[in-house]
Amino acid sequence: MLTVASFNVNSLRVRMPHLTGWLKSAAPDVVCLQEIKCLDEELPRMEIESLGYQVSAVGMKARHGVALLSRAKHTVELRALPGDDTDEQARYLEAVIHVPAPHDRPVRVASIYLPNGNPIDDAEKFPYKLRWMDRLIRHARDLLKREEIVVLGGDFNVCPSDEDVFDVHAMADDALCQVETRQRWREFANLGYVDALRALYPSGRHYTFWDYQAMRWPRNEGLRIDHLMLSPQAADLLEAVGIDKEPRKLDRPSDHTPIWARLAA
DNA sequence: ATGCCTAACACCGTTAGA
Repeated sequence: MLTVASFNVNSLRVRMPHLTGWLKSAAPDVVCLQEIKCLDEELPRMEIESLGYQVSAVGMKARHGVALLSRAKHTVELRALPGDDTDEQARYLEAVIHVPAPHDRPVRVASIYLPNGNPIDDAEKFPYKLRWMDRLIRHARDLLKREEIVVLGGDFNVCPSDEDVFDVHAMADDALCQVETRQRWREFANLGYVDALRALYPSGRHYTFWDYQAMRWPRNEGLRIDHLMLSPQAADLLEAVGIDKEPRKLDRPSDHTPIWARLAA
């Protein structure tokens, strides 16, 4: 049994109390973090390791940044999404988790922070998001050839369908909901990746993000943008999935909350 | 139509987030 989770912490240093409390209570085996917003050398490494996790990160100053935590040892395989050597934003980290015997099949996990892309009429931002998604599709296709247990987890900044949005009208011009964004999302999923949440909850409103503004959290006006995407070999093992709202209820929370999936690995 | 709220950086406001 292996629980893999993803949590956009919106600053790791600010959110360490939330993260450590949640690691103790939820006890995930593997965690993908996004928006750590710090350099690698600024990671609170000892504090995380003292809770029993190996930690790797691709950080940058002040913005973006992703990390991977695992109870079992892991080996970092990629520190950037292939396909554009000029892209310097810290948004991708891929590792192989060495799950111990008797479940000794390797588990490949990537922590993904897909570009937001707003505003959509900006000369750079939305095109950058779409190019990044095209690179993700190519790499995800290559990964499938390995026929491994793969979990691509993260803040994908995509609302796959209208049911993943609290107010379609309010989000009509948002990069997370555009036709071009959703078309690429389906192209990615249709390669053979299973959206873990929708595999077990095909309908219904299951948000992972609530804006700090406009009373979105108390009104439950959110978005489903954090996803765990499973290769066929991972999807075959899917036992349970959930969105843990507890960290969002705390003081000074992230605007996201963790999503997790349990695999019979 | 805009700001709402939060974090980081560096300034006491601006940029970015989604």
